[in-house]
Amino acid sequence: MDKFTNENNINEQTYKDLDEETLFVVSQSFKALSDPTRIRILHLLFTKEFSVNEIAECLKLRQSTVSHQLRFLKNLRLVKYRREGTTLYYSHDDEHVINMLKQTIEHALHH
Amino acid sequence: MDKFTNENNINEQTYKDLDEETLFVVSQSFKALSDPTRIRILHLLFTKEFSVNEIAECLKLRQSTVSHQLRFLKNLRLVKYRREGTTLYYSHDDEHVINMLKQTIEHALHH
DNA sequence: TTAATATATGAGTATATTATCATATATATA
DNA sequence: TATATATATGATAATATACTCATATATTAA
Repeated sequence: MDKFTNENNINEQTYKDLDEETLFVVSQSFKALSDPTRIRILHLLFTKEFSVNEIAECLKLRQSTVSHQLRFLKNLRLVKYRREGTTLYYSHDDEHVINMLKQTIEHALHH
Repeated sequence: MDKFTNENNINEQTYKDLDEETLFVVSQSFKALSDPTRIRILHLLFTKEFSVNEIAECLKLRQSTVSHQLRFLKNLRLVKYRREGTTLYYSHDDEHVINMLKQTIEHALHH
């Protein structure tokens, strides 16, 4: 087919699907915010940094549960930490994602 | 304990956890956007409405896969449809969520 | 070096999610 | 009414996820 005779191409809509990497990054970002435990952890970190044990205490979660979820969030670079002795203080590290979470919580609270 | 003698309450931080319903609504909203197939469907619907079969064709998905995912999205009121004969045309139905998806795709594409 | 404390990790289990097949339902038309 | 077409649904199987326990690692102080 050439462009002069292919009538079917006139007004043809060619849809450009999302590429695989974008799809992966986007889905992972939202997956991070799709779990109640991770939401609670990130929500706690809205105000200030907390150690792993403090998070566990505040939210009534096992230390290992918190640690596993923090690893998940750290892999996605949604949280970071600083060390002080044996204690690691975690804080949030992605303005875009944190803002989405804040907005959606507000949205949920007022609807 | 009363408020005059409880020294421990001085400067105590009382953290208010998210209530269960908010947690559920927020996690469900993000869960909708955490799956590559649902992202592709919603992304396709950015521009205009599509029938179930058109979505399946465009995205190379089975009709039943599309139908199941549309039900999921419809339950969360993220899509709506109008009927024309036996054909159902689906379109997006939640500006807030769609905007989050658009923003996050942009964010992913430019980083 | 030993003990104490904070955190991370591996394995196992329970549950949730997704895609698929087969089939049911609904609408339009002959 | 019978048929064709579009969509929905139920059951199943494969995979992914989240929590828990037990234990490993890392840091500090005695």
